[in-house]
Amino acid sequence: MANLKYSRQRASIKEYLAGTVEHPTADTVYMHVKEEFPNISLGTVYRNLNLLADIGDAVKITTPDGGDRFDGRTEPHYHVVCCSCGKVEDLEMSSEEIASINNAADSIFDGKVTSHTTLFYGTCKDCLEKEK
Amino acid sequence: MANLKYSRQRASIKEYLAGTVEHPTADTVYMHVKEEFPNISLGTVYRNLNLLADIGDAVKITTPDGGDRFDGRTEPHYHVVCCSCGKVEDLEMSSEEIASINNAADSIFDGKVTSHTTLFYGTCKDCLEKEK
DNA sequence: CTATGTGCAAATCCTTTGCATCAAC
DNA sequence: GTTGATGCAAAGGATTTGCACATAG
Repeated sequence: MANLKYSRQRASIKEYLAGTVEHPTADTVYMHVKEEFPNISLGTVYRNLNLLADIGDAVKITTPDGGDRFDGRTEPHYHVVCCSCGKVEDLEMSSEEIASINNAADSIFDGKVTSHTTLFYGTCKDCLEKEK
Repeated sequence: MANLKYSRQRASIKEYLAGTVEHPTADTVYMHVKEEFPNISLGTVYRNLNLLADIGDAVKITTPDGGDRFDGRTEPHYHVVCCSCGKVEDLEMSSEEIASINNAADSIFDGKVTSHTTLFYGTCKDCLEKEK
């Protein structure tokens, strides 16, 4: 288990994640944090995003297309990817419901199920309106 | 919409997918199909796997680590990734239950939800026994 | 004959890593 | 002063793509 040492860069990344409802890619995080730390490198952003995800201060969302996305909200929750614009939004499903899906899976599976990730696909409100 | 033309290579890929319960990576598919077509290229395997996924004759399983995996079973179903050995197994959850999760999400989301993918994490039977 | 598929290799995208230097403790 | 963090650039792995040739229809 590694000993953590404070770093301004990591603090800034964490703060940015906490203050956005977007679900930015590593590159997007990089561009934003760069405003405060012009010399920060993409490698540092990746290292910190992975570190934050490892210690539970962020969530990595694996998506089929393009790069992974990161989320500062750490309680279990779901996401919807808009198939038209690619935006990722939170889906407010109750934690009870999420837990019950885990339990259902565990009771069916011949082994142990401890967690799951779900990614919904659809169309966001904005894109639905544009289609009209 | 492109016109499909028969190809022995594609048929072989499809046949291999249909006959295995593994959830092979593109590379694994490549190595197997290579036994029948020693000159087949990885590019062709990728092109066909994506094509099969597009027309609904295969499913691409996006995983957080390593490459994506492919599945010849096309009815909606879930998967469990073993955190110890990395194996991917089917989870026999009923299609009603899967559909109800979709509906639940659609009723909550401010937009339209049409489908979802879920990946469960846990430990498979074999690895559970080894731990003892 | 024409359109699609193939094999090959190069290119691309995203992410990780090695290393010298810098900052935290 | 020791250890972890950074910046840079190079390496890495998975996947896609451009192109000339082969093959299905």
